Amino acid sequence: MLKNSEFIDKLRSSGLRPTKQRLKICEVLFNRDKTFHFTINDLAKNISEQLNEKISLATVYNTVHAFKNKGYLKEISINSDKSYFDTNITNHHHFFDEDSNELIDCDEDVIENLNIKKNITGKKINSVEVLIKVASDNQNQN
Amino acid sequence: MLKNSEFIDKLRSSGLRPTKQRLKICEVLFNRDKTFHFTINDLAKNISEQLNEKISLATVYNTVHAFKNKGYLKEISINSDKSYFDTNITNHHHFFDEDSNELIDCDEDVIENLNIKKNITGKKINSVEVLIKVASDNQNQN
DNA sequence: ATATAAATTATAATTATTCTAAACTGTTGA
DNA sequence: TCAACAGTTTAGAATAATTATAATTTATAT
Repeated sequence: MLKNSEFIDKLRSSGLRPTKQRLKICEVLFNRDKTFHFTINDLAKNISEQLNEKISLATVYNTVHAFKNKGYLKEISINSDKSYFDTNITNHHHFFDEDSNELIDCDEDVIENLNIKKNITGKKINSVEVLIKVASDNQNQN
Repeated sequence: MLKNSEFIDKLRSSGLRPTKQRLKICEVLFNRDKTFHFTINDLAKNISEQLNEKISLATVYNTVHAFKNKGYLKEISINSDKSYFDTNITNHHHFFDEDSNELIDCDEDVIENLNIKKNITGKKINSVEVLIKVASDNQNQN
């Protein structure tokens, strides 16, 4: 459980003003035991459940993007109509449950020896993401 | 270079009527030497360049989804405002060039021994996709 | 040929996201 | 302390991809 002053320091140190909206969003995102996988909509709902004044949707978008750019959030590649974010910024991979549209972290021992042996000339690798799509065993796939 | 009659057979055999729109789309998608990575917009533009009568955008969407459901196309996971599709339906992975928003197939020898050792209980694995995001070496990442 | 189901179409509707411009707030330094 | 300025928030409009609708057209089986 992080203190408010810790969030203030963190934001200031990365050049973001610690506004009350951002502090609230920090609290919702980072005061958790487990990784939080969310869409903007999940986050907005989560905030409004915990708060009587509302935070504008535009601010939620702005803040999530600011946090992503500062490296406090990761965006996860899923071909979907929405973007997914992850509070776990360590190098790790995901299952995506197509039944529930839910992301699940892969434990380290799920993927063995992932090793990229070549790269495109003149480019640097920014990220390597593995996405394992799963669905209920008895589901009709048509 | 596949013949029209081959596309007709293929469509019929999967329960899709071989309409002239679908045949034209088959031609654009599958009469190629190399894998085609595309967005709906890419495809629509490609069609309209080759055709004097137009195919409705709704039909392009319908057809791409039908082909995907029949397994003639793969959808690639990228967090982007658009969906990307691939005519290469074999098991393979991708680079995504963030400078140009372009997908590039990974050769088989790029990723070594990708091995999924565990799965979510009660689910079956539908796909495993690796996406390697790259960008120009000297690019500012903020 | 004709009936029927499937497909196409233009257009409207929906949804996620970004933009805009005005109001507000945090911070700096006189 | 407080004025000024840049950074932030905000509601709502704008944009863009995609899906839905409902009428028309087409493929095919009889």
